[in-house]
Amino acid sequence: MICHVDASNGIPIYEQIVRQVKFAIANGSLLVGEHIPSVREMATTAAVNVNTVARAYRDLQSEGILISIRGTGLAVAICAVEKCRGDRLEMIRERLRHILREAVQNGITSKEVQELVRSEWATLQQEQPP
Amino acid sequence: MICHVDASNGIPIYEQIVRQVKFAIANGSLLVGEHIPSVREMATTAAVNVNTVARAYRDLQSEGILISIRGTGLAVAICAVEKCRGDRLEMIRERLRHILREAVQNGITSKEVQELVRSEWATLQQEQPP
Amino acid sequence: MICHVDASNGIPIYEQIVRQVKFAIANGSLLVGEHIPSVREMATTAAVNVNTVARAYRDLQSEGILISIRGTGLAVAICAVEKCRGDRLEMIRERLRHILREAVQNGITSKEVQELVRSEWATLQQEQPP
Amino acid sequence: MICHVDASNGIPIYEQIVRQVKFAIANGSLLVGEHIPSVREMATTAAVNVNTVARAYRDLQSEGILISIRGTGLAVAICAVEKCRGDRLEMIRERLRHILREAVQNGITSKEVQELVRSEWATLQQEQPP
DNA sequence: GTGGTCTAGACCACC
DNA sequence: GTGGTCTAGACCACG
Repeated sequence: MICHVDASNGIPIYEQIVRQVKFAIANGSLLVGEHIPSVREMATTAAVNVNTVARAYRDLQSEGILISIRGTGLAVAICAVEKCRGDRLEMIRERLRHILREAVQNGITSKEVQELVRSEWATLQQEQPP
Repeated sequence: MICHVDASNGIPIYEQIVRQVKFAIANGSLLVGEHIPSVREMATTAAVNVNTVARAYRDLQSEGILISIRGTGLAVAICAVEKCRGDRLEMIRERLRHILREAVQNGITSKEVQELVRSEWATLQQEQPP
Repeated sequence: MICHVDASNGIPIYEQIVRQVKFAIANGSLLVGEHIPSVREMATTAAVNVNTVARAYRDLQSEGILISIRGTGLAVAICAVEKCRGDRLEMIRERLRHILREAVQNGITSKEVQELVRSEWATLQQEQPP
Repeated sequence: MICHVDASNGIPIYEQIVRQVKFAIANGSLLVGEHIPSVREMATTAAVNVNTVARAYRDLQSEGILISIRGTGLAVAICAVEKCRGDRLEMIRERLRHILREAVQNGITSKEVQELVRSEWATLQQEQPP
């Protein structure tokens, strides 16, 4: 698993990592067991500071997503899949709500928003054709 | 014009003010001329510190949205309306793009996104049916 | 006498007026007697606030350049010509010194400065061919 | 790098810092990379408040001269050297123009100006002959 | 009255 | 450790 962080988008790097790990678990690209890359490895592949990765993993542990196995590293908890899959849309929804609230408070119409979503979505699809 | 700031949503207060002023100009609720509330007035109505408002106004000046008339206050620049109107959807789009990118990179389907937008939008409409 | 003020160059308007009056007296375009335009007239021709002109005239009085004649307005003091003529170059020199100091402190060479002065002077000559 | 600010020369301290940083980059005494002193350090050596330095650095960021590396400090942008070097004489020229314009508008001759520059320059050279 | 500058000190997020 | 934000209060310049 490789995280792609964007250091200049305002979102804390550790949080970007946390979210991407959650998505990976929900997707099944990170399986229950010991598959999670070590702090150093993740730091290298994502080109960020080790402390930053450590911080992300710490948060994931306190959420019960990851569990520490002595001397072996961190593993995806058994209950993690269910939890992450449930949070999957919730994480997006949470942020979406803030934006839409700003829009509606400033007189943007429903039509304009739908058009925005449609055009942006189309652009992104082309960006990385799976 | 009254700004509604939310000190706990992570976005700096001065930036919230900047955005709301831009929206107000785009909407026409803030007209070209000398209509912009003084820093002290805005600070009072928004219940924030004077310096915070001053910071927002300063940023707006460096963007060319406001111009300072010595000893008189701040005026909406003539070119501001055009600029703000152009930025209106852009400001929303900018943030929308980040979210959608995260969604698409993590395997959310187009259908799911549309449903999210629809349901959230409906919720917000009810929130403040003016 | 008409003052040309530039509201956007950082120098206080009242100070621009003070300086231009002094230059006018030194040049002889403002003669000893009652020739100085009234506050209102000056404010109109220069398109500035009357208070601003009043402030400038007040400063000129306290320097002894202008004297108040009851019911008639302000007149150029007899000693003013001599004083203004003496200050003529001094006013320029004062500001020149600050710039040159910054230049020399930052490693600009004598040659570069002379070239700057030469080219700028040439540009200005063309700007308003007397 | 140590900034020498003069709190009593009318130019805002933060602007003095901005200009001196630009000169330092143009001179090469501030190299691309992470060499820029921290706000706290600069505040100490220049004997000004931390916020004042922060304000200067913020302006430099919005000009693209500095870039913020989260938790690490501020770095000189790669393009900064070119920009600062280009601005080097421009910053002097900008102020010089205002003075010369005043001079020419008030009948100072080319000869007088050159003599002023020459004598002031000579004086300054002696001031700090290192 | 207006905005602009500066200081002081607090708290937070990040690495 | 770093910068960023916010508050509070003071003083000044300008109109």
